Amino acid sequence: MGANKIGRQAERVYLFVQHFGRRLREIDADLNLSPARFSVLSALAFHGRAKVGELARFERVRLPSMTRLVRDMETAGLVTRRRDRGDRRGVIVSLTPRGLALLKSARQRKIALVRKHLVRKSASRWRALDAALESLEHLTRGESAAGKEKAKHEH
Amino acid sequence: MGANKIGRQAERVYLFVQHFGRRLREIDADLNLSPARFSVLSALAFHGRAKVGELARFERVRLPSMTRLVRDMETAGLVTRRRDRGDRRGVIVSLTPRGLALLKSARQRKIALVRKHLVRKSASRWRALDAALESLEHLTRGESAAGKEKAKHEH
DNA sequence: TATTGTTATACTCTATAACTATA
DNA sequence: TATAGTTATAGAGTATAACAATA
Repeated sequence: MGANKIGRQAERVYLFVQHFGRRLREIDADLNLSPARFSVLSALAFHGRAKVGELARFERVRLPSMTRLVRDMETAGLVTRRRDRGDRRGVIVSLTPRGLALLKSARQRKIALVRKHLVRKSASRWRALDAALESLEHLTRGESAAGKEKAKHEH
Repeated sequence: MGANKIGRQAERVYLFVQHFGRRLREIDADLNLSPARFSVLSALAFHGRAKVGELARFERVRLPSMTRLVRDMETAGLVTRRRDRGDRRGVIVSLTPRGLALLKSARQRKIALVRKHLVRKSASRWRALDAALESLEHLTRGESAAGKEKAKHEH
């Protein structure tokens, strides 16, 4: 396999992700869901309730940033906060039904968008996509760019 | 093909894009390149020089937002601005060598990241990825979520 | 003392409204 | 008048520094 050919394929992959990622964020925006809030909702859906500090680590932002984000999301009715009884320094954040519903609605719209394009595909295209996803999904599992451990929980 | 099976595959696609998109933005962040600035640099590399209003339309932000973004990018040495001689109301924005170099450096890091994962793939995996990209790239060409025409120029 | 979270303050990117200059 | 852009101002999300409460 020529080195150039691999480079071109690599470029196609990242450009696709960049372009389609934009479309996905537009879906969130249509639901009045900012990237930051979407990400916190996803983290809570994946991990269950979490403390403010845990969310800050998952999302790789500083504690004061997460304090504010979570406070505003509480005001918007997307999450609740309560003191941790075990360690009373901690504050435990949970999804509200409304937060969960919003997240599900974003998820459904995204699935619908992709699905619309998949239904017409031939069986061979289908198998190819399956094999390709198998390969590509490894890209999301290695370490992150800066050696941090960015959450992989955006469900 | 079962409807459920299509739905699961659709979910894999959008989750991959969401997760890997995050990794790609971390690369930009490491280069001290915000998503907004990255996107303007990409637009300029793709379209050549552009007026402030054109950039605002490409990027789907309001004129005052683009005025400020471009002004700050000029301060940072990434772009230049000059009066349009033909229509003296207009302001033409161009990439500086430094802006172009920054964009190229982001591009190279992204290609390198994907490439690292592709070099070890078998020939059959390779063909599958090729076919899958062919299908998936159509996802970035349809209409945008809100029926606007978001730029597809992030090269 | 160390940890968890908040408050105070500032910077970036976004918006709307009001303004200037040019067509 | 209409268009291109800017300035003024405000809100969201990020950061650092200083503080409070608990372990």
